[in-house]
Amino acid sequence: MDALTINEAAETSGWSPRMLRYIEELGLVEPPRSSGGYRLYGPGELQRLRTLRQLLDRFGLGLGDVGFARRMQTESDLRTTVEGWLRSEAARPEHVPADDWLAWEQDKHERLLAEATRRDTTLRETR
Amino acid sequence: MDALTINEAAETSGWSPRMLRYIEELGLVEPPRSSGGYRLYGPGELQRLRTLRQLLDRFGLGLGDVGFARRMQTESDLRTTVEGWLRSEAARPEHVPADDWLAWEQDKHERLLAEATRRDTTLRETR
DNA sequence: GGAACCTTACCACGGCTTTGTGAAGGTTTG
DNA sequence: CAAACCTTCACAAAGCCGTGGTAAGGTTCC
Repeated sequence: MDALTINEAAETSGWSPRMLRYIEELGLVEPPRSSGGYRLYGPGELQRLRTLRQLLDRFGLGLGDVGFARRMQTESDLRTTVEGWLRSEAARPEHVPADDWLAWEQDKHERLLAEATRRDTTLRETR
Repeated sequence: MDALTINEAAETSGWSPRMLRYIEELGLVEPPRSSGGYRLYGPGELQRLRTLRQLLDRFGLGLGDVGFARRMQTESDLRTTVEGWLRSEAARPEHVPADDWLAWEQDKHERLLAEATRRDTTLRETR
């Protein structure tokens, strides 16, 4: 039993118990549960909680921002569409009819997705 | 003069003048200015405004979300740190000492930044 | 020059997010 | 088995976000 229950985890991580539950609700840190339903925070979860706090402080983010970043990683159509929109900031295509643009981006996304799926395998970043 | 002033742009884009200023404040659509300081919305800006609305509606986002996505594209240290944190969600490195992880990510960032700076001669002074 | 437009800078409000607290009840463990 | 912990749920306060309005003043253009 080297796992901490929620109040212990709260003390060593700097978050309140309430916030630990909220963070779980956002899908940011989801500890496993005991057979009776208790949250069990292991070293990995505790570390993620501490670095999460540093991340937020250092860049002035909110939990919602990290949640959104997570959506961007998860929902590839979201990511490609948002990135497409941002890219149009610098070089915008005058020749694409206004109401077609989003549809066009989506088509592009589907092409990309089909391609990615076909070649499958991990798209993990190299580092 | 094929550029619209803010009220005209508001009418054809569906945003209120107030929101157009707000959107500019978030760095999402920044029209050029006339010599007297009037915002001038060209076809490109108008298109971006319309697609922005579609983007928000389709994925249920807020303007703040898109602003954050933009920061992620702009600030490479933000991006790498957030992505690093998210990556630790699935496979967390038990072997990395807790307090070293963020520092490690930051070091990585500084290496990247140094590289970028070295090859970009026109950056303003850092302080 | 004057009408009609634009600028920035505030204050304000309704709604959603964040966070706390308490109630009612189940789990762990000495 | 009892003390101390945990669970979920709900209510509530504080704060932020999106949005409107208005005031004081500058720009455009007929």
